[in-house]
Amino acid sequence: MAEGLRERKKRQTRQYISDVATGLFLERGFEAVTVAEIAEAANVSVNTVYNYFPAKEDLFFDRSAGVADRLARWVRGRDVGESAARAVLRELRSEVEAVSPRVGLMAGYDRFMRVIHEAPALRSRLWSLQQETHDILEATLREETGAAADDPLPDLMAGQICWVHQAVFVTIGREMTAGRKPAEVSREVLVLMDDIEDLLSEKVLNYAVRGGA
Amino acid sequence: MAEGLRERKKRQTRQYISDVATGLFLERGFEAVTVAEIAEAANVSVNTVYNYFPAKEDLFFDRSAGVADRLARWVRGRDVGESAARAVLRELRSEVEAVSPRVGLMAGYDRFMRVIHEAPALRSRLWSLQQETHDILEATLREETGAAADDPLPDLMAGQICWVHQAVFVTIGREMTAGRKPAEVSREVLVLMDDIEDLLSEKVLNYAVRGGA
DNA sequence: CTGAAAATTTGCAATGACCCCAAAATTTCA
DNA sequence: TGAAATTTTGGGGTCATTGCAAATTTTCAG
Repeated sequence: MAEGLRERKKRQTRQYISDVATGLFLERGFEAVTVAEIAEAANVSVNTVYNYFPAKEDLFFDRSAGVADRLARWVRGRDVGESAARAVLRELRSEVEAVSPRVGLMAGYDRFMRVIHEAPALRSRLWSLQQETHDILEATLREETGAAADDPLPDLMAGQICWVHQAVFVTIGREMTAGRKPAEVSREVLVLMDDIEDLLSEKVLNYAVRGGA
Repeated sequence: MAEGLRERKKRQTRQYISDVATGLFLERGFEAVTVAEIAEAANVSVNTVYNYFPAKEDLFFDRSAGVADRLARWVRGRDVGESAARAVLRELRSEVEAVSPRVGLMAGYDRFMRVIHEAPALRSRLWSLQQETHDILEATLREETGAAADDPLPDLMAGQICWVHQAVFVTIGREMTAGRKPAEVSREVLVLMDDIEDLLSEKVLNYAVRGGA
């Protein structure tokens, strides 16, 4: 009994509510499903739903936890002699080349995107995630480079790197929504990434190079 | 009677409601003011408010109409031999140097920013505006360069240019909120803009150069 | 100037997200 | 096993937003 029954039950309940909700959303759209319906379908009271999730949108993005610090993790894990931007490009290419569901290259992702596209509340939540990604990345760059608190570069660099990430994701989302096959989109996005890298200046591509071991 | 009494009255009513609302928001914050209060303060029914404004946020951003196509206008108006990005940098520098209220360099802008900062609904509306700015700019770049519909460059270039714009605005917002004087912020942002230009690649800086007359 | 047509404003009633509180059910642990 | 801690629930609001039909105002032809 490394963990009480209570903890386990809570996790289960939370997961179940989120799953039920996501299912309903994918089926009928975000706005068409009320929280009351979700609660009923999950055999739980509305108040319990709000007990676990601060807002309706959180029911949809529950799975996406940990996405916000992905860029920062990639940067922290960059190779010796590799810059922040190049690490992100490398990891991103690797995911895209592998046709990874982590970057949306999977059957059914179009439905996911469509639900988001049709619900302003979800789109705005995505922007929040982008913002969070930026802030975490900026903080990471500050730590990694030891930049002064008033140095504007980490902010700017985080902006450029997030832009790369965003451009890739938006394209994947658009193409998948257009009904393309994951493998097709993968190939196309790899080409796009070359264009993107071409648009980055040397300053960006060489920022925060990890010193030799 | 180039215009009926009815039209004039409608415009006045709309303006009055928006003014009253903005005043209340600046005084007490966006969420603390209810639409019912606004309606009452404007001697109008709640339904009339919704008759003019689709949502509460629109009451706050009513003045900001026409901001979304500013970048596109600057690009369209670029000089012969000047690229899109350079035109935006030039216009932006000019506004900042002039300590123009159009870019938030004015006393009282901090209060405006604070209201936005504290209301998620307003922040999300700002992101919408950014998105709109991007889309308009992308369309403009497509027209101006005659790029093919499947050419990804206008999208990417619009992204880079919007990033410049956004970086400048975020900085102005942050510094003004921190209580700095407009003139001070102006000087600081001009320095920042040099950093920003330094981070742009030649490809970006030379995209969509206007051909000779 | 006048009365009906057109447009606007308003009142009323709902819906749905979300919050607060106190009672009821469940789990923990001495 | 029973009191303490924690969760769940029910009931009762607030507020944004919408739909609808009645009431009011404005326009305009005659």
